[in-house]
Amino acid sequence: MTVGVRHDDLRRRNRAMVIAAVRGGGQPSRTEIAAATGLSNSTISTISADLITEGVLTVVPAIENGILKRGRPQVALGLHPRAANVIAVTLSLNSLSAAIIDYSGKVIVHEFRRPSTLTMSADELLNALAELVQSVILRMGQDLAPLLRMTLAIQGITDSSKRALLWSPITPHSNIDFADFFETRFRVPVTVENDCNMIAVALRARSPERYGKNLITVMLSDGIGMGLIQRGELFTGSRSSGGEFGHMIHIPDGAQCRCGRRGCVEAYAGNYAILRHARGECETAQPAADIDHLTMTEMANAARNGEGLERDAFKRAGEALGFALGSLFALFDPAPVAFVGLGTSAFDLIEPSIRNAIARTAGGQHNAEFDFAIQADEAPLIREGGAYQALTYLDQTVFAASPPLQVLDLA
Amino acid sequence: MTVGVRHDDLRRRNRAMVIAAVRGGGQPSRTEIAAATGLSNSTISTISADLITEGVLTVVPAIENGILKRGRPQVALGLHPRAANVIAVTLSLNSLSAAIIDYSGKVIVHEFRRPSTLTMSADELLNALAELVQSVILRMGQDLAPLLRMTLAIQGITDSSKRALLWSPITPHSNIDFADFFETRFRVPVTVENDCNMIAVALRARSPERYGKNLITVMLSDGIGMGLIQRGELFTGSRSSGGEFGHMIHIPDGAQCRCGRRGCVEAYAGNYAILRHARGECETAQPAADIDHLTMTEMANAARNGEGLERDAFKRAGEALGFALGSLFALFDPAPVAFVGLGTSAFDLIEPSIRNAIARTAGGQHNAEFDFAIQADEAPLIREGGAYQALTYLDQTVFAASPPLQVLDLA
DNA sequence: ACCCTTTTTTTCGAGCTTCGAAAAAATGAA
DNA sequence: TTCATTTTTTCGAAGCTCGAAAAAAAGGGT
Repeated sequence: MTVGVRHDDLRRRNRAMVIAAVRGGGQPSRTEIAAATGLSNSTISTISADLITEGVLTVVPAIENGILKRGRPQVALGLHPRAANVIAVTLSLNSLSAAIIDYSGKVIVHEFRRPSTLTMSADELLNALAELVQSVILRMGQDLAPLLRMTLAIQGITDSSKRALLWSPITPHSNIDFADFFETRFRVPVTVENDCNMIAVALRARSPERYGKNLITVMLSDGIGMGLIQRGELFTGSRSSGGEFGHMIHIPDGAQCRCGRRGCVEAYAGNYAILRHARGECETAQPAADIDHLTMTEMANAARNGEGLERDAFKRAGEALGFALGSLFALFDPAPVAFVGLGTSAFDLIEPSIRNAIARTAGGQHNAEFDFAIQADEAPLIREGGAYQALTYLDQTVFAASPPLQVLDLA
Repeated sequence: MTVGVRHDDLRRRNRAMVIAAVRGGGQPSRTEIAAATGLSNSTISTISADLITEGVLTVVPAIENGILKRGRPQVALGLHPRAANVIAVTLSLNSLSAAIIDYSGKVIVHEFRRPSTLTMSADELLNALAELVQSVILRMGQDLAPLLRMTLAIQGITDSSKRALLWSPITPHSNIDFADFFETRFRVPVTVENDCNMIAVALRARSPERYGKNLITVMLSDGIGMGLIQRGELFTGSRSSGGEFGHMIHIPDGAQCRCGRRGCVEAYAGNYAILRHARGECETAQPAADIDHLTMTEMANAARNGEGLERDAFKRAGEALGFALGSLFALFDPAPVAFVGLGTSAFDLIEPSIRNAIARTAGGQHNAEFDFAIQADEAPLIREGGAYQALTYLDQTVFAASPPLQVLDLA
């Protein structure tokens, strides 16, 4: 049972809507916010006056807009950059990064390291991250904005409370409670997010008109990750981060997957699977670990130049992705798909068989052409999505809540 | 952008919450409603007084409850049966039924027909339904409650606006705009719902503690249907009724499916697929239509008594269901599954291979034992779900809205 | 310069709504 | 019959949003 709407919730919700309208971009005027939210001008006026007083929003100085209309000019409102800072940490194979982002979304400090994540102990990994975070915090210096939230975007499966990493291909260790560690260390609320989910969040924020309602992001790499936006909401499983697209079954009892099971999509479309087939190895052969990008590039070039096993390997990868997407579309209805990750450098090789496979499924029946997008460099998207997740959380909770009345200091 | 919460929305939402608390069952007192909704006693008192005056709720006479406590006794509130009637129509292969249900959910009139739906024209089908509906309306007679809503629960795919049937196995005709037809004929708002979705709605209403958050219903019949409840909400696709579980791909380019494609789950687990394999036919053989239950029962008995092709056919059906459920679980996380329909009479034959297949998938990794339930007779569930859908729609829209002030007649 | 027009923003009182406290109601226990 | 207990209603206070009117801030025209 949802809880009833109390009177003070009303204000909180409407404040949240105003903040969301401003974060939505375009530095809207009060009138535009009123139109976007459906609230009256007078309400928006009251709320925005409060938010400006509290330092959440700020009046943006009039830019040199060529269009000079008659009448009182609109006053553009923006997010106050000093309202808060958040820290977005990303953790991928042999790559750590941390960035401090202000309330308006601008990156203030950004650093990264390239340690060998696979060979580190869990403690070493935690300490390396802590050192990196410490470093960016120091470089942030005496920024007057308080650090209010932190997200860790990780390639792997998180628990549903978004506090721990359950499993990840970047480290042999499992069940690492990152949130606990960082919260005690840095005294900041932390959530652990799946990297593909953050990419989906970032793409939705970038192109709400295209991806605002539905979006599937598919990460092509050693493993196959997925992020899913349905009806405007990030879809996560009820017990974990969900969306384990790479481990949907493509061929029952088929090729050996890294996860120990057989026939997963990843066992056909992951880098190691493509390599294994191209080299003519048995499909039950143990997957190779950590394939460098050069090998994949060479294989892609070989596939482009000849008819051999290489070309077939990419074709099979596309089929696995296509049939799985087709099954997904049968459940969710077709949605735009954004492919991300280094694996997209060979997208020309797999796209035809993806489309061909989808067309042979129920989900692909009605659409001649699907909306595919390519984004090779996923790192900025992951950071952006992590920051956005942290910032909108602040919007909806911390800043949407009316602050307690300030006691006037009359001394 | 969601629309802002206006002041009058507040009342509407809280009225909806009170009605929902009462429909939730248990004939709660005002105090219990306050506890369930989180609203104050005084608010509940005001709202429930209004709703009683309007004839939406009613005071339930004290039942002989043995527990006599000290203090003023609680007054139980219930839904006023005469607040409205709804009509729940169900449409399955060779079977039409219509029932009039009062606002409290009690069936008042119920009739059914057994025409041959496959050989009827679309007009004949519409007219047969109209005659049936007319008949129950006549039998309802001068019931003082107004008929405010109608649902058609149909085996098949509906459009996302829930007005038309896009495709169904029970009729060769497609794109039938049922809602339009019935709305002009009977002057009642109509929605067209998928039968499996209605089963899910009914089971959730019956066992909220078990199925309130997540539930998958799988209909075993000629085709394989699915209804999905995720986070308490009925899941439907964004363009259609969605959840075309039966047409997820089990084996790429595999057995011939009724839908014209190949390798769908249904092409292994549907009745025709089981029969085809048991008879040793080629799996690309054209599916047989409309297999009677006796044939399936005989085949199930043959499978129970021998090791032949029959047993293998059921085993393969279970594998298709299990792998597909495993893929589903990889996306959604494991959820309780309720199998419904006549096909469940052979559930003892397919269950082991379902469990075995799930255990070989990513979704089945963490759960040794899944929560399976069996419900052979789906017809009452479909009716119940359809009625519930109509009634809760009325709750949330018609009755939650504050009525215009009555002008007092002082003549 | 000056006034008019146009558009945006703020102000102000009215009307709802919810809430807490107190009162009223209804019953069992003594 | 009176007291204790629990539920329900009543009533005033406080908060929120809204519409209308006023104020503010520009350009346009003479």
